[in-house]
Formats: sequence, C-alpha cells, structure tokens
Amino acid sequence: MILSRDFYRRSVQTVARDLLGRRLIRQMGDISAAGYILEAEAYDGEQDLACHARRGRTPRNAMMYGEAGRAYIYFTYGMHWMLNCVCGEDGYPAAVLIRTIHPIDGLDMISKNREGIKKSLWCNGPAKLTKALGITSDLNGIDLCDPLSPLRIEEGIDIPLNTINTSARVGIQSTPEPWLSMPWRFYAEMPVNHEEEFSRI
DNA sequence: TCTTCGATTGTCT
DNA sequence: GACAATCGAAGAA
Repeated sequence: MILSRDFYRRSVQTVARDLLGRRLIRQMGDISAAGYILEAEAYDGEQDLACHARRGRTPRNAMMYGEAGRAYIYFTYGMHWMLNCVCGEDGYPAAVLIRTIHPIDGLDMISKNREGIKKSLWCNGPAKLTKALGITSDLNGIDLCDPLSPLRIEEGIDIPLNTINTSARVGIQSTPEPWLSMPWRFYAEMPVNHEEEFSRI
C-alpha cells in the first residue's frame, strides 16, 4: 500500500519517525529498485535555522513550500543530490531528509550505480542512496503518493517505537543553538525478524 | 578503526 | 566570494 498524502500532512518530526521501515521505491520503466528507510531527519520551517527555508522562499527551496507528499531534491557540495519528502500543511516549508535505506530489491541496478563500493556502504548516506537509485533534479517535485510515480513510498515493515533512536542532526555544525541540538534525527537497525532478506544481500 | 582533507558547482549574500 | 543537510581516499595508529 502506498502512503497517502495525509501521511505527510502531519508534523515533520512525526513523519520523519514514522518513515522508518517504509519502502522507498525507484522505478525506471520495467526496472525497479527499493529499500527500507532506516534513517531520516526533520527540517521544520523558517524558524529552524538548519532548514533551507531559514532565509525565506528562494527558487531552490520553493518545493518545500508546496504540497505535502512531494519530493524536494537539491544539489550540494558541488556533486551530491539529497532526497527529501515535503511535509506539514501545504504551504508550510518543512521536509524530511532521507539519510539511509537498506536495499532489498533491484540490486543489479544499485550495484551498477555503486560499482566498486562495499555492499554495506551502498545506501548508508543521503548522497549515497540518491546515487544508488539514480535520483537527480529531474525528480524534484515528483508526487510520492502516486502509484505510477517513478519515486514513491509504500508501507514497508514494522519498526517498533522502542527500537528507534534519536540524535542531533548531522552536517549542520554552523547552525546556532537550539537548532543544532534538536533531536530531530531518527534512526533504527534492520529488525532481526527480517534476517532472511538481510542475508540474501 | 579513526582522522584529515580534497573534490566540485549551484545558490545566495 | 563564501559556503554547503557529503563522500571516499589516504594516511596514521
């Protein structure tokens, strides 16, 4: 079952936590690849000084102000693409950065995109997973709630709340407090009852 | 295993 | 002109 738009129209922290275990699917024609989301971060509005919306709306961050349930994809460090899910009320600039997925499908495609890299390092970083899944700016604004979309998110597996960890967000060290220390990074291990899937990778 | 550092370009001040 | 929601190679330990 694909996640509905209402899933994303909640507080961005709730969505970030609830996104763990969900199945992220990348489809290119007949070929698809997928993985379970294991790490995500919340970026919450113009008052959040770590959020791209902190200086108001610009052409780059405009997608964050749009409809919930769409992808906000941006380019950084001169070479990396980042995948976010737009959240909250439509018009409110908030998004969840997807930082880690556990690959479960389309391993041919992923291994080709990540040639020469150890399997355990294929998708454990925000720029790594976009490279693994072939995600670039041409998917910016894509509807994650559309079953026909080349990028979408389905229900996935259950990650018990008591196995979810939090921490400060990564890579925002020049951001002032209290935003620097907000525990808006959510992460989990792959559940042991899915070892079978784990082992075939 | 850990730490340091260069790569590389779009975006905004 | 500064810097970025990062990665991975290289070197040290």
